[in-house]
Amino acid sequence: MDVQRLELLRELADRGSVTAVALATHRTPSAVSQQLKVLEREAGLPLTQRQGRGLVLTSAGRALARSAADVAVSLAKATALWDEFRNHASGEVSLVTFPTAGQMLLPGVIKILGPDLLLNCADEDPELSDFPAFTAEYDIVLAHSMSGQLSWAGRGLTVVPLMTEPLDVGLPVGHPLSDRAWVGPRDLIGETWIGVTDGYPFERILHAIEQEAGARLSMSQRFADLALIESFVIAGLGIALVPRYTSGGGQPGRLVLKPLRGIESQRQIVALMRPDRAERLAVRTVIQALQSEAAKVEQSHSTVTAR
Amino acid sequence: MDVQRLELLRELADRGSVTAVALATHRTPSAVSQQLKVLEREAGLPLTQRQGRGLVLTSAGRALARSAADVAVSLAKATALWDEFRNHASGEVSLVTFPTAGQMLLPGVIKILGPDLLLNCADEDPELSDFPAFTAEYDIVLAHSMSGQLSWAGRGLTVVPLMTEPLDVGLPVGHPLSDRAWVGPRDLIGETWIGVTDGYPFERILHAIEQEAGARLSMSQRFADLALIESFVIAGLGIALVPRYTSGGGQPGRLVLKPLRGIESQRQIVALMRPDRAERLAVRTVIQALQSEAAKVEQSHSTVTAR
DNA sequence: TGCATTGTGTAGATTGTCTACATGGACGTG
DNA sequence: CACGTCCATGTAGACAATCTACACAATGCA
Repeated sequence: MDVQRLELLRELADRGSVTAVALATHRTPSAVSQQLKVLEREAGLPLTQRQGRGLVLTSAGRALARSAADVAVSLAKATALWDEFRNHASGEVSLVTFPTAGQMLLPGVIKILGPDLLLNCADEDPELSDFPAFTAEYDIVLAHSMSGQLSWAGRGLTVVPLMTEPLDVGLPVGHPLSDRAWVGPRDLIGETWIGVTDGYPFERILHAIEQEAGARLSMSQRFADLALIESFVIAGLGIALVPRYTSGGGQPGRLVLKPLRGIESQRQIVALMRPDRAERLAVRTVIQALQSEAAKVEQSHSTVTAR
Repeated sequence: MDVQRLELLRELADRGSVTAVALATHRTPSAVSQQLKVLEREAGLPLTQRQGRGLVLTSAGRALARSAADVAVSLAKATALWDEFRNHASGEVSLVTFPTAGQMLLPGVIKILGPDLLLNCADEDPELSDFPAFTAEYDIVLAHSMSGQLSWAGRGLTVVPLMTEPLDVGLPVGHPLSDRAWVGPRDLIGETWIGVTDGYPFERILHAIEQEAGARLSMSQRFADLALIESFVIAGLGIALVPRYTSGGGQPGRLVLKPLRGIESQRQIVALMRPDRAERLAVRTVIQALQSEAAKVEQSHSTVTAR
């Protein structure tokens, strides 16, 4: 019945513990517990269940939480509407990004938005690409996935595609392959590779190369940080798969990029949001800025390669 | 921001005055006024405007009220969901009907529903067919309209069609036309008519008859109550247009019905609801009962005429 | 000019929600 | 196996929000 309480249930579904909900909503755990108790009494059936020292939702609880999300969406639409009437996007917007996307998009976005809209950015290196979990904490989550791989569909999150970035093969200057216009899977066998940490999405493409070429790649190192990988490549210690638009930032001209043919080699960069937050006017404004900046980046590179 | 306040604004849009809202929500007008004031302060722009001694919404106010309706709908969906979990349609349902529909459908509906679901019925003779106004007061409004005439579309109301009832020409026993299988517009010229009160929907069909036959009908009396009209017809004082399924209730066999050909002569019987109320499980249950009872009535008459 | 009606202020009561603190169970560890 | 930690949940009181009761101003109607 009461929206505040429903919202609390929804937060519990998202965050998994009463204390986390309390922390997120600036309340004491006791207050949260009491409100959930009231909700349960009103509902007339158990919504939560103790499990160990924690608390999990019953199936009824999950169902209610899901419809609570719908309520939150329509409520956010209402406040967005009146923000539009005032021409004033209220509140601040928080955003997490993985490093390369931030480096590529955020400076331009901040310039587009101007000083009126406060955008709080953070970067986070998602070890196991658990991007969706961040949507509880941040309004917008910049995430990347391989094309066709919808790893975060069906969780009830809003997904806005921003751009697709090709993944090229990065070579040191003077490498035997560096005078080629492009390279294929078979060209890459026998090379020493600088790989990414296990579980990173690039790995799928490396596997695809092995599959296509019918041989294993020799992986000398595994790093998570892209700048580190590049410095190894530049130093001649191996070659690596690198995103086209964000490579060679530190030492321009010392890293050679070659398109990879014969394999779908690109990543999707998307914005992930909880649906209610996606309705906020301020959030929508930031998303629009992200989209136009992404288009700008894609365009500027396509004209470069067209030369 | 606050749902309660939004709901108040929505009620104001529906009912048009603070006192009416106060009455409907079991509050004092002062409380309503204060809450609206708070909402306006939060919104940052005027939502209402004085007009005479009353209050009207500004365009911003209307827009907010409309999105408040969406919030109410999703909230109603949530409570309906948990009603389904408990298998218990909560609350009572109120219903208004015009007399003939009530006589035709309600006894059967009450039987279908059984004693668990409280259905509060009332009848109301809608002088100028202002059915939509009743949706503020009642959960379900049974209304009728001529076919094709969507007099209550676009007001944001939920409309559920229940049945279409043919309108026949009612004759006294022994009338010259009473041995015909059907009658056409031209047969009806020169007869004395018992008409309906001005503004009633049947009137359109009488006009259509005049148009088709190219002559005016002589209208000796004008009544609102159908039973009264019928008694006049039976007494041989004239003929009249009467709904097929609900005629001759009082004096069976003394009223002869003839289908009217050459003119679309039927009325739609529909249920009107505010969209949020339409979501309630209890309301949906009643609607289903109405639909099945309406189908039953239609079916039983079609087999009779097939004999 | 009364008189009813409409919306709105003010003061105080009432209700509901939150915090602070204490309790009890579940888990891991020395 | 006792110990500390973590988590959810009770209890009592503080606090905030909302409502009622009443008074008042403005408008429209007889």
